[in-house]
Amino acid sequence: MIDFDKLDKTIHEKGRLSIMTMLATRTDWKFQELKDQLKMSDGNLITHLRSLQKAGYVSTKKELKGRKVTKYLLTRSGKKAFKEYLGLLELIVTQGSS
Amino acid sequence: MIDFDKLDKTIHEKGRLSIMTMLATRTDWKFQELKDQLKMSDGNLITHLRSLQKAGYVSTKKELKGRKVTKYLLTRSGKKAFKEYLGLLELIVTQGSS
DNA sequence: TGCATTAACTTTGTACTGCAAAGTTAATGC
DNA sequence: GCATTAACTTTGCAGTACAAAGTTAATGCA
Repeated sequence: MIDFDKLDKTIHEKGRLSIMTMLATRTDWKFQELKDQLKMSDGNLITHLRSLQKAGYVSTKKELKGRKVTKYLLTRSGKKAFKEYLGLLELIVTQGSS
Repeated sequence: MIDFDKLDKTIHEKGRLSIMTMLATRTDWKFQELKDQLKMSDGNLITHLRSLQKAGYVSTKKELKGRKVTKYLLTRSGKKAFKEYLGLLELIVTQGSS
């Protein structure tokens, strides 16, 4: 039996799951890019990003030159947590379609 | 880009996801069995089962003889919805680990 | 120099939902 | 008749997603 308690609640939410999935595909994403792709209000987006930062999964990189721009990226522990989360998803997929 | 809007909210919740996964592995489960396996309070369990029934994903089968026992099982549309949900999970796993 | 614009926030309010605990109902077995 | 058990219902709380509106600071242009 799969241990559903291990399912990371911070990641397992539609909004944050979509953010994590995007961050996993590229080294970094600008706030505006995330907003455009995910079609979230900026209030909602930043709140999710904050939760992920608070969990230590996401960090930021500010550009000093040019327009004010914030880039978001996965931390090492964010990558690890996401990998574990995906491991559980795989189990569910395997179990569920057997 | 994965369409996260398609992610079925009724299924994508820890409690109900665990129920659906269990129901997918066997033809039916008794209320007590689900409760024991998932370690939920019965109030919580029944609420999730009600949501799943309301969505048309789960139906019940009562035993007429012997002690009062209710069995829960996936409906055809429940199976279909779960299959689609798992399809999306697979996409996430593939995309996320690339 | 000043003004409009834009990015990246913060704050506020609402509506929903997971969850536990306690109470209810009906049937069984002693 | 009484205790026990399954399967609920009800209630209440706390947490959270989300939108909308307001804030701040920096840029680019007139």
